Amino acid sequence: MERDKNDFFNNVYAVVRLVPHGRVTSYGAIARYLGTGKSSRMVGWAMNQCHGLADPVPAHRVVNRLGQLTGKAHFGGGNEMQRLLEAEGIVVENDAIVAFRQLFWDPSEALEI
DNA sequence: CGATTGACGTACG
DNA sequence: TCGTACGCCAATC
Repeated sequence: MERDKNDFFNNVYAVVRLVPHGRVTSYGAIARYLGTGKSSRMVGWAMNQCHGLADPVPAHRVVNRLGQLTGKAHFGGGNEMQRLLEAEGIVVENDAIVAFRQLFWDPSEALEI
């Protein structure tokens, strides 16, 4: 099969959309699940392009491994990302997700590899 | 066309 | 334990 890098981006969007409501995941988790491992940066790059997609990608559910809303600046420059997370019942404090480890959703685990 | 940046993560000192 | 360096790959300057 031809796994183009374009598919990688598409795969990232697919995984992010699979994130359950009220759950969050990390860039590295997705990258690892896709097999890219260290290419976690590309996941963030994919999120950057997700704004132009017709279907809304819950990028607000994707944070870094520390649970910090590192990409909140790309949600309109406001606290929109935090607001979206709180709307799902996720407690966000100081631009960081509380009990992140508890809310963490690992695709490798959820999809059972 | 070459150098730099970027929504990260891991490795090494 | 904390701090710094590197890798990754694509897009932008």
